[in-house]
Formats: sequence, C-alpha cells, structure tokens
Amino acid sequence: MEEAEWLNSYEPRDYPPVGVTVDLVILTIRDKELHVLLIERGQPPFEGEWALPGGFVLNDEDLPDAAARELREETGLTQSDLDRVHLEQLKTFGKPGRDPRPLRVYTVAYLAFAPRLPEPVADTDAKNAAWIPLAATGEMKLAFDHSEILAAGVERARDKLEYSPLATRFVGPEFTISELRTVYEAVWGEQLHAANFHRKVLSVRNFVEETGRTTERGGERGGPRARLYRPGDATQLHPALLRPTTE
Amino acid sequence: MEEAEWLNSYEPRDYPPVGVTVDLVILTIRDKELHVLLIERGQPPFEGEWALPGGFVLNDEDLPDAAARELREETGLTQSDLDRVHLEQLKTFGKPGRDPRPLRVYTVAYLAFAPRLPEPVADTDAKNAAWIPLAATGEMKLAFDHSEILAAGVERARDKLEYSPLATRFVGPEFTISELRTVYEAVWGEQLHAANFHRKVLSVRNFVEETGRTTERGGERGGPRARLYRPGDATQLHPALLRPTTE
DNA sequence: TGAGTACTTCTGAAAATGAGGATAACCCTC
DNA sequence: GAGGGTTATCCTCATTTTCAGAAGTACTCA
Repeated sequence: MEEAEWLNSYEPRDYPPVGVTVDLVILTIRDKELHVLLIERGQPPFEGEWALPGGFVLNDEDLPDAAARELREETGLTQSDLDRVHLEQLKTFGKPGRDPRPLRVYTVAYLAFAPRLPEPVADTDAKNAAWIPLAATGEMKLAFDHSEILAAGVERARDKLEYSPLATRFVGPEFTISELRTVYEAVWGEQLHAANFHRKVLSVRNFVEETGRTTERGGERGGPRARLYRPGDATQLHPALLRPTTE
Repeated sequence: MEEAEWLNSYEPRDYPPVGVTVDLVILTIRDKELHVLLIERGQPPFEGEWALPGGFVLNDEDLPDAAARELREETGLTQSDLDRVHLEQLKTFGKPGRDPRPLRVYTVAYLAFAPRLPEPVADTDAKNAAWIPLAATGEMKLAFDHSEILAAGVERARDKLEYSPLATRFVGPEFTISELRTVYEAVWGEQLHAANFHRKVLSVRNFVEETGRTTERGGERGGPRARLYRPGDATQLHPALLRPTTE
C-alpha cells in the first residue's frame, strides 16, 4: 500500500476517545512561604473541589502554548509579565480512570515559578481561585490525581533550585541577596546560614549581577541598606547551591 | 446539572481524534561507546526510515506499563532482566503535525538505561532493529521528531550520571570501578583521571558496596585483578560526580 | 541617644579536588 | 621464565572549595 493511499484509508473513529489537558503547578512566594495557585472547580467532574488550574489543549496548539495560555487565563498576566515567569514541562499523567469522564484523559503537567502576583481571577470554569500555602495543601483532597501532580512539582522545584538560577524568578527584577535567601528557605523549608549563602551566591559565575544601587532603606527591623542585584545570564549554577542535611 | 446526569450527556465524538504513543530512548554501552536502540519502520508512516521503538498506549494501560511493554517487545527482555533496567519518563511531545496521520498523536517519551543486551529482535511492526552508536545517529534523519527526542534523552542521561547512581544500570550486577569509569567516559565522551575517579566513587556514600571478591583474571592487556562491587542503596550521590570542563 | 537587627566581610579549620608518582599484580611475547 | 607493557589501587601534596562562627557596620525603632 502506498503511503498516500494508506493515509486516506485511515479511520480515526476506530480509536477509542482520548483527550489531552495541561495542568499547571504555579508556585510563588508570599509572606516567606511557598504558595500554589488552586481553583475551586465550577463544573463537573469534581465540581466544588479544589484543583490545579488547567484545561484541554486546543486543536492546533502546541503543548507549551497551551500551558502559557492557561497561565495567562488563570493569573491575568500580560505577555510582558510572562517573560519573567519560568514555565517548564513537569510530567505526564495518564493512569486509566484518573478522569471519571467517558474518555481517557491524559494530562501534561507544567511547572511555573512566578514572582509575587496579584490575587488570581476566577475564570469561567472556576468558582474561585486563590493562592494556598503549600503547608495547607497537605490536608486538602484535590480533584483528580492533582495531589500527586502537586507533589511532583514541589519536588522538582526543590531540586531545580540547587543547580539552576530559577530562584530569581520568584523575586522582582531587582533583588537583594536576602530576598533570594528567603526564596531558598521557603522552598526548601529550612533556615540557611546567611553569611555562607551570601558568599556562595556571589561566587557562582553569572548567577547574579550587581546593579550598583541599594535598597532605599534598611530592613523592617533595622540593619544596613542591602545591595541590589539582577539575574545574570547563567542557565546552570556552577558550583551548585546544594541543599544542606541531604544525606 | 447533576454530575451523574452530566456524565450521561457527554459525547466524546464531539472531540477531534487524538492518539497517545510511548517512544523509548534505550541507551546501552557496547565496546566502550554509547549506543541507542533504533528500528527500521516496516509500516507507514515513514516506512523504511529509522525511528525510536514505541507504539500506541493500550486502552486500559498506564503509561509506565506501556513503556515497559514496549521495552520487553523490542529487546526480548524477561521480567527479571527488566528489574536491572532503569526506566523513567523523559518528556512529552505533541506539536501539531508531528505525525502525518489524520489524528493528532502525542508521544510520551521514556528513557531507559540498560546493561549490555543481546541483539534486538525486529518485532511485527519493524523491518529491522539494531544498536546504533550514538556518534552515527548525528547524520541520520530519524522519523517523526525522534531526533529531537533522542537528543533530549542523551542530555538527560549526561546530567543524571552526575548526581544519581544510574551508571550502575549500564553494567552487570557486579562490576569493577574501571567498568564504571568506562560508562562515565562513554556517556560523557571524555577521558577521566582513573585514580581520582576511583577515590571519588569510593568516597560517595552508598554508591557502591564491596563484594569481597575480585575478577577471575586481570585486564585484557595486563594489570592486577580488580575488586568487584555491587550497587549501593543511594538514590542521590553525595557528593556528586561532577563532569569536568563544564564551564 | 541607645538597643537591637541584619547586611556584609573576614577568619581558620575541615573537606574535596586535581595532577602526578609509586607499587604491585597481571598479561603477553620472546 | 624473564622482561616489558598494562592496569588497579594507594599515596602525596598543593590548590580550591566549604562550613561555622565572629566581627564590623549601617541602619530602624523607641
């Protein structure tokens, strides 16, 4: 059979129905704690339950575009904001029955790191949307297998801080070393030695770049003005910032 | 609308046709060089061209099971062999048009590390199957977007050797430090300082475990008998075995 | 003005690294 | 069975990196 001929005889309806969604684990830091964006579903299945934001991939849309579109829809970010958000593919989940609907739904999970964002807007499919402290999600039962997806996202985030400059995506365009340290402390959930952290960050090549300026005033409760830095152009940290007590 | 009612009214045929496959990047070491398992396609599309092994996910099959099944089918491995093979999800590809068939095909790529395996068996869909040296794949045009998938797999492998004990998956159940070194050299494509490598491997906690035995005879061209080790139970290497000259 | 806070720098000990040499066990060939 | 080349393993030593704590200083708040 010729290839062209074969293409014509192909009958897609012979295949069982399948759908593909993207779901987003969007992490940010608020009040020195790691938060994740969750929505309260406004439609079945799992109506009224909390879930990760996401939705079906459109017909002619590539996966990264679908993830970026959902991110915009759920956070109200503009395109220029989006440049400061890191978005990467996390993992794909497809266990039969993970979605109760009568078609098999695979979901390609994406992980996003965002600087402090405004309160999210509940879009058409959602009753509600909110930043939830990660600590509070442990007791929540999320819709679908979203608890598992969230756990995978957090674990990936913890790993990635070690060898990539992604912590800078959680802070503003200019930041102090202390701000950067609170990011690491929030994501890893442990205190770091401030002096060593400082030295280490500055010794990593192209991690941060001095701006020459400082904060307007010292810390809330005293202390000198801190120098301001902006992200460097490193894509990998050498040497890496290894997490302590990881035996 | 009640949830049960909604489920009944759901009409899957309203959705455009979608398929999901798994494709495998199966790496091994032969003659001190990194090889990948490729098949020559026996069916359209891309009949006669080389491609990664893979196939459609079955109806009630989870993704890891589909990957393991394809791995067995293409390599002729038994279940007990499979325990010594590392299999992990790599990335999902779904760009519209990546598959010329009139349904949109997403592929969930998996990465496998295997010890030296027998010659592969061409299964029903393939004309031919072979271990191809990685160096030779640079000039080959693979079917679909498989060149991109292969590149992603190799990059992941190079990274993972640094901080995970996966190199032990390329060798037999018992191995010498030199064998382990040839794995690193093959995957990274550079020579390592044998004495320092030796010291470093033994200093990483729970990377390898002494068996108390040695090889039956020295190396091909001389040298003393080498001690035999088996994999330890570390899941992360501390400290990591960093690749040299990575600026 | 004084007390407290926290950014930044410094110090000395401990650990890891890189390059090379030394030793001894082993293979092969003559 | 003697000798040369080969390789596993150990050792040394200079250099670099890491860690923990202390010190200095610039700021905020009362």
